[in-house]
Amino acid sequence: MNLKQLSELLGLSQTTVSRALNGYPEVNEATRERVLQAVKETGYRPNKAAQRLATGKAGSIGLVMPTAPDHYSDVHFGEFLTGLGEEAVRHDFHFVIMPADPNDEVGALRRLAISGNVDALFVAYMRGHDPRLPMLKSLSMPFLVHGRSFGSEPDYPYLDIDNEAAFYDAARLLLQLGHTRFALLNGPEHLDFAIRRKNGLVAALSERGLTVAEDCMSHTSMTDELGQSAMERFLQMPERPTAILCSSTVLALGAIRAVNQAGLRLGEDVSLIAHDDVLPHLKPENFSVPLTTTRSSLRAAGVRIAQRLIGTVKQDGPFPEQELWKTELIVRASTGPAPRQDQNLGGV
Amino acid sequence: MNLKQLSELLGLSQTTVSRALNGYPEVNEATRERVLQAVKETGYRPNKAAQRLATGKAGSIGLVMPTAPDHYSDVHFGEFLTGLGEEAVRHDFHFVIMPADPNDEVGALRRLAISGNVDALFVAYMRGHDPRLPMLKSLSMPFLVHGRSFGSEPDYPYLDIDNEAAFYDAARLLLQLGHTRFALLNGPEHLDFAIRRKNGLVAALSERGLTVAEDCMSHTSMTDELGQSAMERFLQMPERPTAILCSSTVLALGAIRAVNQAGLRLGEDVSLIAHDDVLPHLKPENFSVPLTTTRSSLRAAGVRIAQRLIGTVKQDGPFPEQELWKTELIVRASTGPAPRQDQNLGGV
DNA sequence: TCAATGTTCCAAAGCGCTTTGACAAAAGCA
DNA sequence: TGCTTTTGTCAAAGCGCTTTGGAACATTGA
Repeated sequence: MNLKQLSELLGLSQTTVSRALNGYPEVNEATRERVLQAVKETGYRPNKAAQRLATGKAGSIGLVMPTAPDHYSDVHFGEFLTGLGEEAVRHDFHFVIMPADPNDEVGALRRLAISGNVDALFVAYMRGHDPRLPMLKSLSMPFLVHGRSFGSEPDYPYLDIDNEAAFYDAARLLLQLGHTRFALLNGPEHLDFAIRRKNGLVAALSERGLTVAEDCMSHTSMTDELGQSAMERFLQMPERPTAILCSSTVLALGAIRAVNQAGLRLGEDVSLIAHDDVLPHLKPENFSVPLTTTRSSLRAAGVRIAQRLIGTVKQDGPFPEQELWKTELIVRASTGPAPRQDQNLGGV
Repeated sequence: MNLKQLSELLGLSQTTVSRALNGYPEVNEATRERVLQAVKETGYRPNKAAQRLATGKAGSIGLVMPTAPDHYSDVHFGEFLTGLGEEAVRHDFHFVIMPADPNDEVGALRRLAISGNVDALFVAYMRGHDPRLPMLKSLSMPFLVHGRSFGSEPDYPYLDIDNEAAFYDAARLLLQLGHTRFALLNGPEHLDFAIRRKNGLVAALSERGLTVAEDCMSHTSMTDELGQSAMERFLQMPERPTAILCSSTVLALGAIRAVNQAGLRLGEDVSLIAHDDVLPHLKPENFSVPLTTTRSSLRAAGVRIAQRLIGTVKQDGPFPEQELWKTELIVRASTGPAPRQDQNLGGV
């Protein structure tokens, strides 16, 4: 069934049917109803290729997927993608992926752009001075980055959360509670969000003349096992930290296991604040000791990014070029006053 | 630059240029050269949408990506995807992904099929009695599955490795070396490959009247941390196993850490055979004690699957409907004769 | 009543490619 | 030489949609 057949069936012209379908105003409501009804009955679906040829829009956004360990290989990316997908389905958009060696991300991105299969590009997992940025700017194709690239001129469209402020605020809270020995369970060192979160922590501490010891910062992929082993290391230190900042509830999950196994009490012997991406299977309020968190929904970010990208393609705009979302600092039971000095020094 | 302009530039008809480009025989070699040269100079690229409309082929294969923890979230999938991608790029094909809640994989697959954006579908991570199968068969769109679905009629196109034979053979080798106490570090229980590998092990053992204790089988995602913790559990058992079968070199990595930490020697106190997917960053020959493995390249499987899928779309066929690749059993130093009874029983 | 303004619909012209059917020119054959 | 094949090329007809530029009709205001 194609447009022509459908229009003949209805005794209308293709123009009218097309307009009825695409929500143009110059068609009688009654006529539109008839058309919609016929579509339902016949199961008509417009031919994508024809639509694309006629409009010049493919209805798709492209992304390159580095096929390496550590990359896109975690729950967080899945959660983000879910948001992206939700919104895309709503607008009948789709995603084109280009699997690529992480050493050739730039090339893959370029190939994706010139392939003619996508209307816009999406990139994530930004690093400092990210080389993809200059390339994207040289392309004449809309793009949007999730996150930012530390050290690059911020003249590109992005959506990010204020990671620095999040961890700055979290650290301030712990400082106010009297903590002085901090540790950081962070994501991979080269990633922008990890850089900024560390900076936030460092900035808050330096206002009090404090620092984080180098061996009190762990940079790993964000799995609970790695959170656990890093935390175990921290807890074995002679002057073990009492305040832990954690880049993900997933890391926190492992970290708390380590705390428990060491016979310590969360929120008393050790205070912990985790960043909460609002992963549905890992709610901070459901931890046995509910977690104090900096919160920002990853899925919501996915939805918003899809919105902006799709809007740009459809020229629904205008959208703000750059968005920096504030995180919420939500206090629960995992943070408490710093333990008295003499208690901290004890082992298990 | 489009075909019309290019052909005018060359003083040829669109027909001839099109044919020159698409490798049709009825065009003079000299003419073809001229055309190719002009393409190089002008940077002409055929419009995908137009090609698609004219041919009815989108040049794309679709896959749904469940956005849940544990799923597609490991190195193995990345490696496979790399192979798929390599071949796709070679044929100028692309992938369309549909991120989906794992509870709605079937729906997502259907939506992908009727979206009109793909020519063929690919599915992986098959489970027993997989509900996607009947749905795929009801569609009139080519598809190919990686793996099989235990318990389903094997009347669908697939490419799989003979997981059962692999672990059967591996177990036989260990039996011949005198081992009697086996353990299995397997992938997620519901996945087809895990089912079959377990069956292979069980079959080999039962020929000798042996079994694997329920608590000597671990079913987890395939990360090294989980391999380590499972192995630690095994090693603490009063009658600890001396023969370990391992579904991935990634799991083995952790398992061996546990062996070392227990002060045991791999290949002497404990023998281990892992399945080797030929992950480039994890070569069994580079382990401090080189690993005996059952080997089959995941990337090669990706390439082959892309070949078949693309070939089917282009009607290059015929391809075999079903392929079952044998794995290679490669003996290295991680396997040795079973230790004498009295030695096994000792602790660290 | 009549011109002016909406409202609702249509015919036809693309979008840029592939492919069919025809046709000269060149080559093979007797 | 005249005849059939083969070779190399072309014009034109789609593929199925969107969109432009009217046109017919109904409605309004004076």
